[in-house]
Order: sequence, then C-alpha cells, then structure tokens
Amino acid sequence: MSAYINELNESQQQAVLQTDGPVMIIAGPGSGKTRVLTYRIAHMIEKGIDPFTIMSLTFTNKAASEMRHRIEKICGGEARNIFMGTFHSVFARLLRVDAPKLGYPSNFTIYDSQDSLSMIKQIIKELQLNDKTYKPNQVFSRISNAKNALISPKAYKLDQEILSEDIQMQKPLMGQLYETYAKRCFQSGAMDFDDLLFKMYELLVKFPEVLYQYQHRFKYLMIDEFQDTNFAQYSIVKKIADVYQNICAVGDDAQSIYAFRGATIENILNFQKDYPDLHVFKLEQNYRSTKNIVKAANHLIVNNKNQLQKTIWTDNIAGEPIKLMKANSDNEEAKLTADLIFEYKMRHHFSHNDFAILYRTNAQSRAYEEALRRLNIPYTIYGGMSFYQRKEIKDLIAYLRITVNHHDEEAWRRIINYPVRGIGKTTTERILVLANEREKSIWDICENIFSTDITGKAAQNILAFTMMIKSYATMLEKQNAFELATHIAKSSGILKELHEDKTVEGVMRYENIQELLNGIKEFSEEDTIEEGREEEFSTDRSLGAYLQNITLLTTQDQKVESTDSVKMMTIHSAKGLEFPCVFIGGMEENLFPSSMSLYSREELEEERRLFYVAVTRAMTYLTISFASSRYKFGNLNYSEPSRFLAEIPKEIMALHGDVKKKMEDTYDGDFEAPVKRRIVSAGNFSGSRPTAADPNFQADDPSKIMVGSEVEHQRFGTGKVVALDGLGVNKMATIFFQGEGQKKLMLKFAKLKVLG
DNA sequence: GTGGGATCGGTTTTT
DNA sequence: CCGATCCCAC
Repeated sequence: MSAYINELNESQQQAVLQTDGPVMIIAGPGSGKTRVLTYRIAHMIEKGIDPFTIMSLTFTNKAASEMRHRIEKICGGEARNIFMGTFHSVFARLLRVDAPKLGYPSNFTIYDSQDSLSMIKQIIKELQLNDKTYKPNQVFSRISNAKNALISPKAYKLDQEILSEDIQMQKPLMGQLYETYAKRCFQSGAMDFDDLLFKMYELLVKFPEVLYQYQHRFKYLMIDEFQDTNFAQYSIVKKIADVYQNICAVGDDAQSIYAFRGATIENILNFQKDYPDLHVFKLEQNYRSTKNIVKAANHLIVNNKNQLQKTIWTDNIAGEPIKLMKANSDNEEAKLTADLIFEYKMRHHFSHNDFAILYRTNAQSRAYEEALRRLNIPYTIYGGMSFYQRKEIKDLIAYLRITVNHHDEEAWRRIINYPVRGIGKTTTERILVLANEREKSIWDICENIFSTDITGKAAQNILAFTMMIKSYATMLEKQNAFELATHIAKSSGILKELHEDKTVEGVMRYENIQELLNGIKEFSEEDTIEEGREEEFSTDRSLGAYLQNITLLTTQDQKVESTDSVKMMTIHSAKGLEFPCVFIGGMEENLFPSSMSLYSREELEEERRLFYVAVTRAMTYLTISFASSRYKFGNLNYSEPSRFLAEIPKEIMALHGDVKKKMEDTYDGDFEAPVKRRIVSAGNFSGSRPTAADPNFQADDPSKIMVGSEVEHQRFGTGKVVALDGLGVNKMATIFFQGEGQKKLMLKFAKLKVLG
C-alpha cells in the first residue's frame, strides 16, 4: 500500500481501496472528501488503470484542476489524461464533437440564462401573450424543470397531468411556448444550460454507437457532490456506467442545496436501488471545525425529517462559543463585521484570506463592501453580476458569437442596431416574422434580404451588416482569437462609441472592454493549464473554445488576482470551501429562511441545510449576525431573528461583548430602539427641474443637491442632505437626509443630473 | 428612427 | 434600487 494511503483513517482507506464496482461515499462536511477522491484516483492510476478511461465530475472547474494537480504530484503527468470538469463543461466538450449528429453545428453557441430569458420574452411577445400571466421567469423555470426531468416538448404537450397543472396555473399554452423556444434555440444553433444535459442524453439514446463508444471509453466514473445532481445528470452517468458499473458517487444529503435546480435526494436513494451490490462508506469524522461548530451543525440538522442517519463528530478542540451579533440595520451589521475582522486580524494574526462573509442573497454584499472599504480591508466578491454579464461585455461577445455561429439569434438581436446603423424596430421585427414563417434562421433571411419585401436603405444596411460579419468570419482561420476580437471591437464601432462617452461609467465600460480583450489575449496565447480553467480547452485556442469556456465558468472559477483579501459570497457559492473565520450575516426570518421558501416543509428543510452548509464552512471562529431592521422594498418584515438561531444550543453561543460596547458608542446609548426607516415615493428630476412625481419633496434647485444641501419634505419637514448614494446608470440616487428633531436618517429617492 | 424622460415592476440560490 | 419598457418630441 502506498505511503499516502496510510495517512487516512479506516473508512477513508476503505473508500480509496474499493476502486471497482458501484460505490457510494457519504461524506460529512470537513471529512477529507477531496483527499479521498484524489487518493482514490491516484491509487487507481498506480494500480495500472489508464487515466484516459476515468471520468470525474466535480462541482467547479477549479476543483477539477486542483484535484488534477494533486494527482499529478503523486502520479506524474499521466493525470493530464483524466477527463475532468463540471457536468456542463464535460458534456459541452463531448457535444462539440457529436452535436452535428443532432443537427447542431459543432460550434454551437451556449445561451446563458440572460439569453434564454430574452428569447422567451421575445416569443411571448410574438405569440401576443400577456406577460403578466406568462411571466418570462416562470416560463423559463418551467421549461428548465421539464428539461431536467428529460421531458421533451412533444412529451410535454402530450402529458395530460402537466397540461392540467398548466391550466390550473392559467398557463395553458406552456407546451407551445416550450416547443417554440426549443425550436428557436435549435434554429439559432444554440443550446442553453439545460440543453447541455438534455441533448447529451438524447445523443446517448438516439445513437447507440455513441453510447457504446462512451461506455467503453469511460470505464470509471466519479461524481462529486452527488446530492446536487438532477435527474438528467444522473440518467446520463448511469447510462455511461451501465457496462462496467464502476461508478462512485460522493456526496452528503445534508448538504443538498440545489433542489430549486432540479437536484433531488431521491438520486441517492435511487442509487442504492439501481445498484443493489453497492459498497457504502460513511465518512463521519470532521477534521475541519471545532467541537462547538460541529455541535451547532448537528443540532440544526436533526430538525430535518428528510435525511439519512449519520453523526458528525470531531477530535478537535472545543473552541470558542459561536458569537451572535445583533445590529440595528444592515449597514450597522456590516460595520460591526468589518470591525471584528480588523480586530481578529490584529489579535490572532490572521491574513485576510482567512475570512469569509457568507450571506443568503447577492444583494447583501453591498453593505459589507462599503464597511470594508472604509476600514481599508481588501475584499473579493464571488458571484453576483459577473464580469461577463455586463452590458458592454455581452455586446462585444455577441459580435464574437455571431462571427463564430452566424445563426445565433440572441446575439443578432443584441447588436443588429448597436452601434446605431439605421436598422430599426420595424425592420428587425419583419425579419423575425419572416424567419418564423419560412422556418429559417435569422441569418438565412438576412443573407437573402433581397428576396424579401424589405427594400431600400434598410435592406442595404442589413446587407452591410451581414457582409461585415462574413468578413470577420473569414479571419477566423488566419488570425488568433485576440487579434480577431480586437479587430472586431474597433471596426464594429463599439470601442469608438465607448471611448466618446466621457462619464465615469463610460470610462469604466471602456476599461472593461480592454480587460476582456486582455483576457482573450491571455487565453489565446497560453499553452499551459491555468488555474480554474478546463484543461480540455488547453489545446483548443480558438475563439469558439474561448466563448464556450467563459459561459461555463462557475462562480468559484472566477479569476482572482492573488491578493490577500476577505472573501464574500452567497452560501451556495461557498460549497466545498472552508475558512478559519466565518461570518454569516442577515439571519432574519424571511431573509434566511427566505420568504420564498416557506411554502412547504421541503423548502424549509433545504434552507436549513443551507444554513448547515454555512456553519460547517467555519474552522475556528464563527460569528452569526442579524439586524433588527433591514432596508427592503415591499412590506415584508425583516426584523425577527431567524428561527434557525433558536436551534443552536444556548450554551455554545455568546453575545459578543465588545460589539455591545461599540453599538452603544455609535448610538449614544439608544441603540435598543430600531432605526426608523421610511421609504418615500420617488422624486423625479428632469434636467434641472423637478417633476410633479413627489409633491412632498421640495428643493429650490434639485440639480444642485449635494451633501449639506437644505431640502424640504412636506411630511418630514426641512432637513439637510447627509449623504448621497447610488447614482447608477440611470442616475437615480438615494438621498439620506436628517431633519430637525429627527435623530434618524431618512431615505429618499430622487433622479438627479450628475454634476461635473 | 432616435433619444430622453417617465413609469412600472420585481427581488433566492446557479450552471 | 435598477432595468425594461412605454411614450413623446424631434
């Protein structure tokens, strides 16, 4: 037995040594799962199994490449041949070869959710349906669920049960929408995220020879985070593993947090049914966290009825109690957190990397950002609006996409008149109608624009556009991705347009484009595997490969400069990670558990598992906070502490004493009273003149409003502007003002002209 | 067809 | 808030 295996405990060793046959590893948080997986593959390779025959599905691409490096250290360069990545990226790679069998081009576009949603909106409009009853988001998730359950449009329309469901939800035409959406994606040569699974399955079912080939190539399969796989994913791996049955599922039902995406614990139960001679190993010893943290986690999770039996235990020290912080507002919560980070850092000599702030929703990051910035603490936010979703980036990418795949309808709609080239709504809509009528792609219509009733200048403009794209396409072979992208950015006029915009945002957008180009440059020149990137594309440096790569990046794959920084992310994005010092914020009822998840026991239990995941990210220090009043639209109450807090035993919790004192300092002793916050209706300003939208708000010259200005509100009287916040793209701003006799700040929205 | 102001609506989590 | 969309004047 190799030396490294001796480092493992008994159950870990057993899991590593059982390389053949169906295996399930139930691995609690911090139980050394990654190690077991790594050693297991290393052991297989040392045993003589060809790495080329191993497929390993991980949750992030980064996890895959890290694991690859670790195996490489043990076994050498052979590890390169392991087929590794996320479900989506692995299938995308396979489909790049086989998509033509299904009628797709091999350089098919991958639609991200924005593209999908936009397509659905377009279809709803075309079918002249009311988007109040057919809410695009709901339609999208319904379609997504169908695909994840491997229900085709045809099957969907034939299913009486589904139909009656849809009728009950007053959406009898869902089937038609699904069908149209699928058709339009197909005509655009595009697959959405769900298609990568759905089409993969279809491929295996429709083409037995392809299935045969994969079954005999991938003799060993490993699936990490098995609890978060959905029906489609499971069905695919099961098919591939059908001949050799060397399939190893690793997961933890207590950490299943993706039911909303179709993941189901059923998969774990089905796995046991599908493979009766299954070897099950349980990893229950936690090497990550203190006794108190483990205890808290165990006490939480027992409240879930729906779970497999297991007890996590640890030999680690008891550690400090779990700190509970109460703040008056979200901003206060963030400030206290930042203060505490500063303090911990001083006292325990942590580096910034040792801290993580976890929250339920992306929107919560804002307050933390401000607070950390004020203390000059460097931070990195994972997730939220990613770089690649920014408007200017998507615009340029749309050009690249349509160059690689001319039929991409979403890309076309996005850029057909950007920058402005005299092709208006009337023309675009006519082309869309024609494409539908003739069952052709939009590109086909544009190419033959003179065989339509579109004439004159509009037709000329369309022609010029198609010529331009064609000219880009001819460069695909001669120039590398970077040269081509740069050329496109310049000659399409995007760069010029942004360059002329001298506002702060305009300059930023320009810089973003430059950054994107730099990224493409790096990609097209690199010949070694980069951290967080799929090795599969390391040989393919084409523009098409680049596009596919970036759409399938996970939040954890996000490239971070190697700076020492506090990490901020949603709990979902924190899966698989650990930090010495963890802060969980926003523990208020309706926020966590989310008000959207209080309809059924299952949903509530998923929220509890989510909290469980958050708690078990912590190694040494865990601080949980909630605010007694949180800024929020609508009428939800965000002031009650989360019910989950009551499930942690009192004896291992403590109110942070220093924090209490700080709270007193900040509020002159009256910190007990919740901050009164009112949201006043918007006051709009057109140029320098106020409109009548908020008659309560008066200012002599609103365009001059700045910090310190005197302003008047009919109900709240006169006051001084204390701070301005926001000033986003459409120049909406929040005014905080403080009036006489009012101790608390008020919120006010106003549209302002940005000065100077 | 364009650009801007005004208005409305929506908010969980992610590949 | 922030984005999408409607509406209107040029």
